[in-house]
Amino acid sequence: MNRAAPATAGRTRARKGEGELLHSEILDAAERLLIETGSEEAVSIRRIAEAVGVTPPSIYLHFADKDELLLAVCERQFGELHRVMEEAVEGVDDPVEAVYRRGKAYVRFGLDHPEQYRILFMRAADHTMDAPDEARVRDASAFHHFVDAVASAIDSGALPKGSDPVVVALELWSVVHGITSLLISKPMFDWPDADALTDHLLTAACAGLMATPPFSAPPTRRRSRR
Amino acid sequence: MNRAAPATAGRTRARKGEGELLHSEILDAAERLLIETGSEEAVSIRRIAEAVGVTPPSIYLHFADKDELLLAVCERQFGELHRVMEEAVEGVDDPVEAVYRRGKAYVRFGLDHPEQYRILFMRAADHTMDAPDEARVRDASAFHHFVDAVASAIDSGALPKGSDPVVVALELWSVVHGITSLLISKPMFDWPDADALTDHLLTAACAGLMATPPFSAPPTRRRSRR
DNA sequence: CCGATAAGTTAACGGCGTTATCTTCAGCCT
DNA sequence: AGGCTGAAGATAACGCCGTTAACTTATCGG
Repeated sequence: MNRAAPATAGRTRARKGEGELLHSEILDAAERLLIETGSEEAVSIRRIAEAVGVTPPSIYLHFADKDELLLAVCERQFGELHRVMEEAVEGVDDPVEAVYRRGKAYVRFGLDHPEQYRILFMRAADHTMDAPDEARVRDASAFHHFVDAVASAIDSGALPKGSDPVVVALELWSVVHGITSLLISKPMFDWPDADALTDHLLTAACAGLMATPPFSAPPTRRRSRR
Repeated sequence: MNRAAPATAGRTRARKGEGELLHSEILDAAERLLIETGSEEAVSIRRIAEAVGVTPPSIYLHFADKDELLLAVCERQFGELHRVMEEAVEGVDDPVEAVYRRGKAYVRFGLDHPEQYRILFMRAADHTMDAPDEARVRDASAFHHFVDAVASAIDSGALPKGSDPVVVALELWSVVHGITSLLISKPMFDWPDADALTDHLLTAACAGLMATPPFSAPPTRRRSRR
């Protein structure tokens, strides 16, 4: 509200020491707009610029385009999701309980920040594909933590010994992601309590995996995708 | 390509008998654009109008706005999904096998039509909330079929007797939806074969549900959402 | 002191969804 | 037959969007 006042022309800020300041200010504004409006479309470059107190083209001095900006917001949210999940397992020794807690924290995060969750996990593949590898690494790293947790659970005997932790992690992730995603996008049904539902499903999933021969990819072609 | 030529002004078609013709032509074009470009943003009113050979405002004689148009496309896709699922269980007597087939058909549909799937299941709640009830009814009806299938499986003893078919259906739906959604939006990981994965997960889920006491909502408040 | 560079600015382009207004014709009523 | 009505188009325009080009100015290294 204060900047961009001079009207004469040229600059207002950046006494050269500020450097990357605007960069994070833009991210803040974008994130705030996203949360306040709850809609990705409402987060426009022009609105963000206005919120920061700067003209739209200035944004492009810090981000290549809108996609990169939103991706950067995603990264932040990803960090936050990672944080709440780690926080949820703090001081928890039982590896199975840890997996449960992670799952519930994940679902809760999704329900608390639906729009961010949508951006994180419901975006077109293209957007994440040709983006800088950072995003993928970030994803992979968060996922890796979960794989570790699953591996511990396997070691503890709560999940079948012979199974591939990566596959099991993918499957459990599918389960939590499925609930989260449906709860977010289909509030029309009379969903039971999310936490209890997650608990029940994870319990069932773990029990089911125990009672089922470990997954092995069929001999013919892996990666069928199209 | 042929219409809109007269340049003089006024009309070109609609000799009064054609009535709802343009309506479905628009839907066809929208659907085609969606499939060809594989991106919701690329499907603009103006492009659709051009494809049909008509000016943009004409679209609004048949649809209130772009959302309603896309929703109508969704309805069609929903019908298609419903069709492939029914087709998948044709002649299948074993209720458990029927549930599996439905699940696999669902996942395959999602992978074959990712953009449509995204619109169907990854849209904001708002869009489906204030839309005409049709969409919800349609959703509910497709879901109802699945609930019936689950109920049969419960009757057959493949799923625990005391359990609520609706809850079980929701849970199984979560599972398939989770895989589908992750496979679509996170192709970065080395996913195993989708069909085999679905099979394994559904098997595990059913086995798990059998080995777990049926879900019962906690006594305190149902519908926690936020 | 003087260029170079960084970080803003203004102006503009093309595309979008949408609306207001006008035109033309098919079909009905008399 | 002749005129009215309403449906189904067209044209022109508004305001928003992402993005780019060209300009301006302050800061700093030499």
